[in-house]
Amino acid sequence: MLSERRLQVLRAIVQDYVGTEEPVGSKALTERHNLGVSPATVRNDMAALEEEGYIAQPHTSAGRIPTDKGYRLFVDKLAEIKPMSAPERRAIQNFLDGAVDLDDVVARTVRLLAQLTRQVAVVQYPSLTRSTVRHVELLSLAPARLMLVLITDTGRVEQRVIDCPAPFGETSLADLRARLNSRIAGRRFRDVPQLVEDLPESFEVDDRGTVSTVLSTLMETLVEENEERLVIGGTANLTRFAHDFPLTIRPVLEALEEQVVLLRLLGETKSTDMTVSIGHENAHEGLNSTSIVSVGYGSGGEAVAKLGVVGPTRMDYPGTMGAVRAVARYVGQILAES
Amino acid sequence: MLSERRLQVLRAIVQDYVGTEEPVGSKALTERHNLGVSPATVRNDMAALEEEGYIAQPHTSAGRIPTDKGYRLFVDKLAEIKPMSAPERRAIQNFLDGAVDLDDVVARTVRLLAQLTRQVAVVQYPSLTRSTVRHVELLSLAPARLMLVLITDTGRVEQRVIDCPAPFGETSLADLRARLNSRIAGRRFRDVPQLVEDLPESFEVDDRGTVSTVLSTLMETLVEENEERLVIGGTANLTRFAHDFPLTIRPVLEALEEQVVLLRLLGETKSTDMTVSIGHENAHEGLNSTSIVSVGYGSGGEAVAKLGVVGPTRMDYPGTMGAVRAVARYVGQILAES
DNA sequence: GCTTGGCACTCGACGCGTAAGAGTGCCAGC
DNA sequence: GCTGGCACTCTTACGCGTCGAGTGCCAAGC
Repeated sequence: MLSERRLQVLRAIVQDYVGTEEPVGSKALTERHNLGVSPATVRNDMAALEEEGYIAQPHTSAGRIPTDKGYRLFVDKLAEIKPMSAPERRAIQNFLDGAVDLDDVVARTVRLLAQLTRQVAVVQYPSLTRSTVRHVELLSLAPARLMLVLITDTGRVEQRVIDCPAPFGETSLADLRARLNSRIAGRRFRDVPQLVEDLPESFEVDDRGTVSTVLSTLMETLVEENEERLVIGGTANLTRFAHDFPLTIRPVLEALEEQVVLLRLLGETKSTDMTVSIGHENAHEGLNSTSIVSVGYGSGGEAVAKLGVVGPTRMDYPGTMGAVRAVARYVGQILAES
Repeated sequence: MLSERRLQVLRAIVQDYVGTEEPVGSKALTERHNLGVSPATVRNDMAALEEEGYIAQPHTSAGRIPTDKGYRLFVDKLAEIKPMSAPERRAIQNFLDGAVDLDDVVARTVRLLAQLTRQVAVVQYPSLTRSTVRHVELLSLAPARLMLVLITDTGRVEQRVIDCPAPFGETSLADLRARLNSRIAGRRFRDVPQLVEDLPESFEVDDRGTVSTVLSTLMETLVEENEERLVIGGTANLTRFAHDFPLTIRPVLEALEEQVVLLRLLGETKSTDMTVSIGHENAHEGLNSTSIVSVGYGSGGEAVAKLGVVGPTRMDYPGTMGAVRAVARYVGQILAES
């Protein structure tokens, strides 16, 4: 177990390193934080911290920098989430209140997060499986061609064109539309399959093929994978810390374009808790020198999707966590209102 | 006027510089291209080309590199668009054929363009004003709350929630829906305003307020500005040429996130012609060392939106132009089919 | 008059050795 | 257990000489 002072030394190292982006030495530490001890003592503590793997030196005679393990301890035990100031909160609310539709909410959120944290922001569209159906609309495009439109409680709209196995009359169409809505409107997506299971049977034999096709298209639309779109912003912020990582920026950009990778990272926990994933804790190799701060957000108490930021492991964790939490809360409010 | 050989020298300089990314000297030129003259002669030609502003040297005693003016001449007079090979064309078609909806088409297009050109790809969503209405749907969410869904011939769907000034009955709703569709289905967006101008008058006094609100929301939805969304991909390719421009990558990323800027750049010409904008020809300062190759695409003969790539001025123009043109053609086909 | 070979010159890239400086580890004393 | 002192290590910066690519110019040749 580390003594209280050694933890303070670790905290000071993290804070200074995040601020200066340079390895921090014992002398500088005692000057900038009044630890009440001399540099020599701090050196002893540093040696112990290094022994335990919390800090490391880039080369023999340089200052120390925190390791992933060091950041982990800092985040878990030493840091407190920094709340947003009142003006900041007002700015967030004002900015998000101007949104006109879901796309706009997401677009604004991503901009906001990127600006507040000065890092790369990632926002996942509200997931369908945890949402409810507001309405299903069926339109006839041609005798054997339909369009299915699905509207969710979060304001999202999905549409699919369906080629029917046989022509489908207007009366049958109206019938199907009405029955479908009466069964699933207001219900959760995940409950839909069993609610419509027996629907084809109640139609004329000629129409059953089309009804089945419509239903299976509907199911496909519900499948999470297709729906978990992401929006990314603030990639220009990557260049802020690229001067010592001119080579690191590429894998990060590549990873950011691999939506699958990001989704897995965001989706690891399904709760609303804030998650911080540091350096090598990220499964994806390209993100080994970045940290991801993410949190669930949603219109009720329940999370429907995640948002977060991707930045260097050397980031301002308290500030970033505060910004991410605040944005998630306000987005949740906006979604609940609309 | 420049002699034929001098133009050949310029062409050779552009080709070599694009290939090697290094200033090209007179000796190397005569070795790699059989110009039939000695290095000394080439030097004279180079001096003339430099005098005219087509090439420049980074410092005394280095090879020459093309200037923006040099690239301009190359693109206008010396280069021929390089057609895609048959296997490449097949690959493009296969890749795009797998798309399930408009979002998917756009997403795939952007990936494809980025891969083919190894540069940053930009694809604009089909613009509404040049599209036609396939269907308008009105749904009742609550007694005084409607949802308007607009479906375009390119498969795009837009929705808006409308708060009505007064409750609106189901019969009135069905009436409005039917009349609206009979008037504007199949018509161009730009013609819609005058087609529905007198619609409120034909409704009961109590309902007119709501009808007007619905119509004005519909108009808003048609306004181009809201609709010109862009999708960007392949930003990781920026790092390929960042080694000598570690400082240039940031303004480019910033410009790419400023959709307004990009839209203006793409939108300068409204035709289907291929446009190449080189270096300082770009109004936006951050893009002064990049070139933009763009072209209109659309489901018939008419362009409904643009797509293109952003890369260093030192790019393979013939190849890039070939890829952009080919992709635009195939996307147009896909849109026409669906 | 255009082309060519020769030649002196310029200037960045590279390698190397030195000096400076920051920071450490260890030890003896309090 | 803390502190000051000291020798040691290693990186970084700087200066300097060399090397080589490439140029511009000039006089000679076709």
